[in-house]
Amino acid sequence: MAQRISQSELDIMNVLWEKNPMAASDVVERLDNDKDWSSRTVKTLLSRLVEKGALSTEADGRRYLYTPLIAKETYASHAAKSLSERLFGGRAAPLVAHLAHGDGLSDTDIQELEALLARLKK
Amino acid sequence: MAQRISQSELDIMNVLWEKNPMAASDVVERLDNDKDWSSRTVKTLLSRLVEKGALSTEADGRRYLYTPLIAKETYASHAAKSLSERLFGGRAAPLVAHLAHGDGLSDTDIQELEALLARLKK
DNA sequence: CCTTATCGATTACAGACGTAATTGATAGGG
DNA sequence: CCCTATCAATTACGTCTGTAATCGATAAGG
Repeated sequence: MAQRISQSELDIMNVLWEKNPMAASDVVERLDNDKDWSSRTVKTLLSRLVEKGALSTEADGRRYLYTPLIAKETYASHAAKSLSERLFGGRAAPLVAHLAHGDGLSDTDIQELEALLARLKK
Repeated sequence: MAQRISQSELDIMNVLWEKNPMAASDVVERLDNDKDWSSRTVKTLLSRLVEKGALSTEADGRRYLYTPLIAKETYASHAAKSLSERLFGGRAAPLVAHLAHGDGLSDTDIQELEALLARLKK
């Protein structure tokens, strides 16, 4: 389960994680600024995500409303862990170090991280 | 440049990041425990990486020696940043939080991170 | 009612990817 | 010198991905 979600598919998931359920046309509209995709393309991506079990559909008249079946948190955990495993044998620190390299970390991030670490130490 | 490196290709890169230059047969041998790939497959992946400009070759008799052209650090930074961008608008803290979730962070990691943060704050 | 805009379903198609086999050259062992 | 093991190069082929177009049903507007 929790199949592989491709790059473009992830863009769709991000829209639906922000707000759901949504109809295909709403997703198209939401992406219109960022992506230069035809509505057909968005429909295709939605269908593939349904096939993969990443989205559920609910009929609403003659259209569908889409809702994520995978939480963003679940996906993020999985992706972050998989990346750190593939690159650093699962250790997280080097990954964060690389985020830091090149403005990856804002002051806010640093503060959030300190808070996070404080919590983890308890 | 710094083309997209696929999952399987990344396994090859990891071997060469550990030690280089190496001949194809050495890479095959190094992977033999972990991966159930035929030597043909490894050769193909090496060729594709050369095509993509991720590896350089150097003739050694009738075989080639392969060396990474992209540093692991560069790749890791890029990958980590891209992930955090795609998921959290570039903020790093949520990513680390997700690594923490589910034993992603060892005590050692936490200490390393604290040291890192201390350095960043200066 | 008939036309049109729209929906989901089906089909398309090139390039990337995973996983290899075949081919032609050649070095090294007998 | 010739056979065999090995190398790089070339070719293969099914699946996934990005990016759509076409088709058939239908709701909504006139």
